[in-house]
Amino acid sequence: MADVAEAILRSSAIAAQFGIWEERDFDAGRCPMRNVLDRIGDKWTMLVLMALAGEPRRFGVLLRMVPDISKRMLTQTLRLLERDGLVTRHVFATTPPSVEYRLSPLGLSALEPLHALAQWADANFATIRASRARYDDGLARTDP
Amino acid sequence: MADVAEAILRSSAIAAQFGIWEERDFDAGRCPMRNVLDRIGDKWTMLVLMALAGEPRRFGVLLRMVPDISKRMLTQTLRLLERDGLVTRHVFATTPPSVEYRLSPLGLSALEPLHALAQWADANFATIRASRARYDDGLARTDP
DNA sequence: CTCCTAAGGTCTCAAACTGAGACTATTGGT
DNA sequence: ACCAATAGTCTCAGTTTGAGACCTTAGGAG
Repeated sequence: MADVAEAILRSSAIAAQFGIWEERDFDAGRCPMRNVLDRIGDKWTMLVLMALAGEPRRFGVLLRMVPDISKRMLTQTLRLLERDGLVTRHVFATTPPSVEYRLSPLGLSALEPLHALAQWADANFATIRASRARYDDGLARTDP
Repeated sequence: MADVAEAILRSSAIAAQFGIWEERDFDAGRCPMRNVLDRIGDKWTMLVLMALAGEPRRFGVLLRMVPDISKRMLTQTLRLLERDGLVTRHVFATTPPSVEYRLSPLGLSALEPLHALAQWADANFATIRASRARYDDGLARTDP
């Protein structure tokens, strides 16, 4: 299929980009990969961004939407997203005050690559599960 | 710009997908998001996949390429990628034996969304850094 | 002989991070 | 006087990670 050829082309594009990053030296403050991917590629950030995709959400709603996240980590994730300018925070003076989080234009722009990743995950989940099962079987067999 | 309109469309697409995932219940074994994104979205996996983009690499080369990764985490990351079928491992009977890792077709197919993400990171790094600086200033000012 | 080196790991221990859940503040309702 | 609701914060225990010592195997140097 043409897919493979395309993948190889992409592959060299990525390799080239990696090379550029390498040259710029990987100093933690200067490398986009370490700064940006480390942040959005952590355990909860993608999930939170996706939970905010449809509409603004309140803290408590996010807490219920994102599976197994703790208050502590939700707070921290939202603070970092706010700091990076992907999310804005709005307090409403109700009692008790409620707080709404929404994606900024920058956050919105992050959805495109995230969506691509999510689709890939969805499309390949079955294959990956099968591979895991095969691998685990193989390991089990070499053991006794 | 049309970008915003597109982003909003994407936004609802993602929201819809999130909804589907929610319905399928978030049981850890069944949800593609938690299974796939949690894995490739961890601290090192993306970096390792990108390091493998251009050509197969040996363990030691990867260790030098991926900044600050430890042997321990490189081994673990590669094992998990192998288990998931994104990477294959080839041992050469030299002395001492050398080991080469290469992307499988599945791993190759993951490069596309990863590349999109990397480009996003690269394109928005400056903006994000500026936002961080602004945020940190603001916090510093409210403090004393 | 004996020692040194190479590659690709594993193992141990300390340090860093995370999760569970108790606790806080504010105010309207009963 | 007391309870409920929201959005956190705080503490402590448990988990994960990082740094670096150690292991294996065979060829080459001395």
